Amino acid sequence: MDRHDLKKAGLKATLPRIRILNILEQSEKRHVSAEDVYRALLDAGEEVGLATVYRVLTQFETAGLVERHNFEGGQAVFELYEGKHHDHIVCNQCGYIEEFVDQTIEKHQHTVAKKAGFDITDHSLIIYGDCTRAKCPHYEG
Amino acid sequence: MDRHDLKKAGLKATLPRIRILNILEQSEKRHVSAEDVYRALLDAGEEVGLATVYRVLTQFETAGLVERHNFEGGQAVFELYEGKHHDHIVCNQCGYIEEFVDQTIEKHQHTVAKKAGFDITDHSLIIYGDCTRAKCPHYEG
DNA sequence: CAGGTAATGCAAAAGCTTCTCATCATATCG
DNA sequence: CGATATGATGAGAAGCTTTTGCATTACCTG
Repeated sequence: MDRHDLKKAGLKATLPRIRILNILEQSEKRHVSAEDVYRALLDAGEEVGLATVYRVLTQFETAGLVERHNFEGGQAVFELYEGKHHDHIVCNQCGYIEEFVDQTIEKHQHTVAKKAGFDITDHSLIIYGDCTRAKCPHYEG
Repeated sequence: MDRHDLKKAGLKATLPRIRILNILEQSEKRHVSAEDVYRALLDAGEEVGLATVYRVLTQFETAGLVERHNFEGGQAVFELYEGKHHDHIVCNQCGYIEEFVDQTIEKHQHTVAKKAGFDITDHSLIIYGDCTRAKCPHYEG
């Protein structure tokens, strides 16, 4: 992703936008909050205002470059959108996030919506649980 | 629900708690925000602080009397818990909410969690769409 | 009904996000 | 390639929802 992709998305290729795009691509965590992005920029010695981070992430969302998710905890997180829809399973203990797709669930959501008389536009499915990774602070493997 | 149910839930039967319980039961809308509850109390001429409404709703949630949902829009909504789990389908246009349960979806969530190595504790499934009720401001029946 | 403990109300604060507005960078056109 | 108009940025203030601190008040027990 570079200034080209920004223009294709209808956005001027400004320095802050390019930097934020880079952060999103290079981040170790795939799902980051606006604050995470802001800190990463500071750590990289790049001066970008927090307000700009929020603005740009919202523009990216509108342009379809990123997705915003509202997991529990009040803070929105963003991830690069790479063309393939997926849902999330989140660890209550360590915040670890895994992505998944289940075709049966997807199909049944459409059935449910139709039955209820809704034209489905979107959905949000988040499973919460305790992961069993050795890294997890709660895991007593 | 009355003072008895509060005590069973381990909560002192105070006036504010009883009043809030009443609001939740008598509300036309099943899903209400803290602000909604606060306004309803004021409209009923009952003086309860907003902070108390937030505190009590959180206690009710902990006690299992209500469920909290974070739909889009940033404001949490609460509904009385009546023993039966369900998910929600929300109209983008008018905010109308319908409840549903789909056993296949429920089952597959557990499968997904197991495959990912998670002990599932909870989940949040919200379908967004446009409803086709005559009341809906967007509906062009 | 008196006393201890817990709940309330108010106001202040906290956390996240958006807005305002003066300044600055970008794309365009000459 | 440089001037210009347009749109983006930064800093701080403001907005909204929710939480907290603390003095006062209400509830339950005996």
